[in-house]
Amino acid sequence: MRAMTDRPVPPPAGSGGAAEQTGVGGAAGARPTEPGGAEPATARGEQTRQLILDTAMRLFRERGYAQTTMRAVAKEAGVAVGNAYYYFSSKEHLIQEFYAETGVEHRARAASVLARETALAPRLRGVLHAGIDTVGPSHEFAAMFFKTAAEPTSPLSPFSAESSPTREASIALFRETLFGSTAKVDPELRDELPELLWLAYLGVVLYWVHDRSPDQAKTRALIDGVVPLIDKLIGLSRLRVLRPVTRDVLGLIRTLRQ
Amino acid sequence: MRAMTDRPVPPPAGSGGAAEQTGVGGAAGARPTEPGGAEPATARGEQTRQLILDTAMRLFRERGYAQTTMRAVAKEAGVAVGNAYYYFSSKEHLIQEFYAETGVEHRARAASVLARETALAPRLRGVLHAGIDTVGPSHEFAAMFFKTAAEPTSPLSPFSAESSPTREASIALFRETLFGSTAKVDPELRDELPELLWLAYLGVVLYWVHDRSPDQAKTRALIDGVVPLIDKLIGLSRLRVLRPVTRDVLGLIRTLRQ
DNA sequence: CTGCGAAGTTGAACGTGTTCGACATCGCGG
DNA sequence: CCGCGATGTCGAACACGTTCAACTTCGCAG
Repeated sequence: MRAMTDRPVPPPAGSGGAAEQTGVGGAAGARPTEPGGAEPATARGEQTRQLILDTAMRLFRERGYAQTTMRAVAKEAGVAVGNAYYYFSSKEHLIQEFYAETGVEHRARAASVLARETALAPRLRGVLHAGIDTVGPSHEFAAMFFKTAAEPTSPLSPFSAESSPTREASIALFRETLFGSTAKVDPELRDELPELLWLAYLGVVLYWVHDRSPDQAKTRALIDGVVPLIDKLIGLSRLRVLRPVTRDVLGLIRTLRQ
Repeated sequence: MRAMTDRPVPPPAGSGGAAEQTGVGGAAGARPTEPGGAEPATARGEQTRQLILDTAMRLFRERGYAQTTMRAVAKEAGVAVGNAYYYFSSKEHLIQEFYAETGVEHRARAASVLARETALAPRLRGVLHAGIDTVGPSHEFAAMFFKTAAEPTSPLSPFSAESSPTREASIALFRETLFGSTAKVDPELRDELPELLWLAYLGVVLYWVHDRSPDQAKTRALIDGVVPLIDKLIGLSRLRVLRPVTRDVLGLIRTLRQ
């Protein structure tokens, strides 16, 4: 772990030799289509990519994100540092996979609740709890994830184009939560609501990240307390007296969406 | 900017010599009370600290946060890198000062509105707009500020103990906004509301950070759209029918506060 | 079989934030 | 006026994320 920057010789002229390498030639400047973070084109590539990803995930969980070095990931996976960057353009991009995996597991956990319940409130409550159940084990290291997520320019931001597939899948889950329920929703609200519910879910996760209570009990309390409110609010939105307000809110939301 | 890591000699045995240094002795292990980021004890110290801070702020605004090197700050200020770390324990801590300065200016800008208006809605609206006015010129570099602010463990988090003075001052501003108004508020809500308004302000800033519209027009729209809603909601909270709901919400909030 | 280009792999080098042990300066009691 | 401890200052050294040009491996067209 020492003497990594101590090197009297300016350019060592050749490359080192670790794994068996005996050939000679080859074209020099050949770069893959996407510079960094490319999908592998061969079976071997896919294997290496998965190996690096699994190793990284394991170390992240074992030591935490900040304590896990790219060098450690590479060493543990038995590859060179540069190789990791061939498949993942940055350390943060390794987390993107975690993000996606989390989404898949969230939907799997939510499925049983959605099959069982028909009323909106218990469905929503179940889906939100399923979300916390899913990310639960990764509480400490998820903080890092949300830190970069808060940065607007980051590709990891939940609002970024790069996160679009994961985001859309998550919104679709809330769409099913709503549309599969017996709840009667104002037609004007109907199309916007899934995204709003997803936004509320983001809020819950944001709270969860800051939640230091044992077993994240407070986040559970937040869900249990907020779901009835949302449920009531959705019901109220159909009242004739509140129509103007509903319309105002919807107009504002449409303006704000970027 | 090159050859910073090229150094054949392992340990140069002595320190370098830049500014006039001619003496000899002195105790070796003397460390200040707080390891990194200590308040200066002498006038000279205060001067150096301010110099470093001003230089850093200038460079942050000129080149942006990420593009501003600690080495650049030190060089521009005419001091050594280590000297900067004597007064500020990290690069991020330099932003803490920006945070505090922003709070002071926010209150100054808000004062005129608070002196003029008596109804809650225009007061709140004015204070929120004043906040965006204050932070407006730093839009790009404020993103970085909010990125670290989202991390729960960061001392820069608005919820952290280290941010307590700035946070309390900000909450006090919203207390004045509310209590100085003619609005009649549910007594139970009265004590909690300033903090809730501050929370709403955080939400506005969070939106602002992501707001890429020219002159942050959408954030302005958000404020103008949300203030009447908050105003109405506060008024409604006094209705007898809604008392149970109000009480539920307050109970939830008290539970969630950490 | 041969060679050639694409895909995959390597590790030294770079730039950056941060640490640390040595040194400098200053005020003050003796 | 001397020395001594607290405060301030220095910059090389360190660890880490990231880049890059060289090199290897592999599949396949000829």
